[in-house]
Amino acid sequence: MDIQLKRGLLDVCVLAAIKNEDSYGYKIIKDLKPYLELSESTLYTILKRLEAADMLTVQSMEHEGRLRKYYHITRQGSKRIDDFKEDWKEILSIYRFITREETDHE
Amino acid sequence: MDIQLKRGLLDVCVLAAIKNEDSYGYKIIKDLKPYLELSESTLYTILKRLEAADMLTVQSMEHEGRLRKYYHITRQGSKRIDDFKEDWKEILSIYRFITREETDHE
DNA sequence: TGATATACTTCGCATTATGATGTATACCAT
DNA sequence: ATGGTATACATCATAATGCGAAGTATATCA
Repeated sequence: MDIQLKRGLLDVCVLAAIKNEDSYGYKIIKDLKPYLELSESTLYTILKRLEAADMLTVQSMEHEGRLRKYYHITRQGSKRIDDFKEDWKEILSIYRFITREETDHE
Repeated sequence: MDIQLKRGLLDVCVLAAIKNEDSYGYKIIKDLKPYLELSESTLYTILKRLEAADMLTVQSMEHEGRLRKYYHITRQGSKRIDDFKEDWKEILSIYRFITREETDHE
């Protein structure tokens, strides 16, 4: 998939991967894999950004000797998903424009 | 609309605005306005980029004392649109993931 | 004379995805 | 014991890109 296209989906995908159940980095990558691939450096950057934007809160836990940082979605994080759903209407309109077959100028 | 989301659509929108009929910068901005807003600095940057990538060819013309640069889409430009249509399938799958209502873990 | 529309250009800044690299533990096969 | 793989997170440098700001220039109309 085109990188630029991915950009607009990444943040919302990560939020969506967390919205139903708190999750942590490594698991998010695996959960998203069937839909879109993202590297660890990309994800951890996104998690930091979303946390700084108050869309996620973090809680560090120890699990079998290893650190796990569980992320929880906030109201603002949920709003971000809702905003995307609003944007989706515009995207559909743009998609129709891109795929239209122009025959009306004859 | 979210800027990052826009990024993935801009190039293809510009190509789509040209595909049926050669066009020039100022007109492209107006034609795209109902679907998505883009500034002049953004568009001219895109046109340069698409030209460098051999997706467009240019022909300068004079029209009522002013310069106009008409852009024509190439085969590679058309292919870029086709690639987007392929990506669209993935986008739909991602959209479904984002908007899914999880009730299966009960 | 000045505002508005047309038309293209260049510069600098901020945002962001990603590869490379690093740290650390657990588990399993050789 | 040694090495490979999975788990888990962090940081840095780089490249791509949208866009505001500012500039150049002509045509039209009040």
